[in-house]
Amino acid sequence: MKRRADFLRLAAGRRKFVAPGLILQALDFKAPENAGVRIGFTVSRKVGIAVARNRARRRLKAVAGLMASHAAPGYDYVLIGRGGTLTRPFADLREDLVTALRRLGLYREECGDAGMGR
RNA sequence: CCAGACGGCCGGAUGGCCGCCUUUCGAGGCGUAAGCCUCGGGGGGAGGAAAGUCCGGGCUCCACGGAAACACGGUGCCGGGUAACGCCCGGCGGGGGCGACCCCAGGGACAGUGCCACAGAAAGCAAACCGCCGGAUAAGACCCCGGCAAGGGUGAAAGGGUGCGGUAAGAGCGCACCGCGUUCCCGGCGACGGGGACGGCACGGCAAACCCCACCGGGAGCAAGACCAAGUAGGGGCGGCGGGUCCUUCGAGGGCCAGGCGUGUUUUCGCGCCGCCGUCCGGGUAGGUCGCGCGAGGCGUCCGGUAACGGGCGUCCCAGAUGAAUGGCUGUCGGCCGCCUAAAUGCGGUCACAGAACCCGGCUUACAGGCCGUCUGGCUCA
Repeated sequence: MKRRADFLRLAAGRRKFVAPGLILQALDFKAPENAGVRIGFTVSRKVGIAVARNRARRRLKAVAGLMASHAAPGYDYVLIGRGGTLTRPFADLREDLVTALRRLGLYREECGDAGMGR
């Protein structure tokens, strides 16, 4: 997801979960015929200097790439980096994402070839 | 071997699994085409500071009669380098260090105006607080008259400094050296240096106070700027230009024709739309493409130059993202620190500063650890 307008729409949706390593926002983009998911990433300056922000975003992207097939299709997702994104062990970071999906009721067992956007 | 000075360089290495951006080739699919999509192979993919955004340029747009003047800002010893610079190199002057070497300032104070706090008697024209000396007096007297500026004290700075002579005490009063000023000669492209003669001190400091002089500078920046798409209300102001005719309140306000554009296969014909350009205001837009990387380019080598740097030849093509690729996880090795220890081994911890955003040349600032070279002082051995 690359448009600022999309990010603002998700932020207004108020459906989110805060985990130690990340924050997940989700929103049904109301297009059932398009059965993919779209993912966006946000890392603010609170996390640190540019090098730290880049690393946080890349870890989030890696985690999202592993878990995208478990996300309910037809939704937009935004992963927000926090301070813990840098220091949390990778396995824990992945569990954070699973937990966040479950708590938002959007976790699915492997649902095959769900298209994955960015 | 110890201590130190200067210059240059590196800034983890190597595998595994899974990915990203870009480019190129091949195959397949879609498409009239431009091209797009999928799969596979190959190439490339963060820094020495990419940082701060402090200077200098390229490039783009705007303004402009070549230009000059004024204002404002900047620079300021000399010579050289460079596209240019406030940068770099080599020198000059002052200071520090035994030394290698380091640090500092740099046009003008007889063009003018101004300032010099506190302290001190006195802060720019000379003057005399404590004093010193002589006279007078009975007196080596605190008063009076006269001479002096060496000593003391204040200060960032007190009208040359040191020494000798001289004197009642003193004083460039005289002399020597140093400083200063004028002048001449010599060396140097020059900043400047060396030497001689004369003068006898007259000419204090601050220009990061105003100022004067010389030189440089038009403004804004890649969200520059160009194009496409979408969309708003083909809105309004001003200026210039614009074929005929009619109406007219004499205003390009309106009608018709001509003309232009689009369209129906083409002509006839029909339908629809329309003054043109510039500029400003208002309103709308943050989607895409270009700009966008062959360059004051990298590497090697030779030549010229003390050097900065310049030239010749050969060779290479070497990031191009745009909610923004250049990575995620992990194995082995390595560096550093600590612990048991004499050491090895082992165990634990840790691995700097920091992420391109139009591009170059500099400056400044941050930085774990390490490498190389040249030189200085000291100790020891031969």
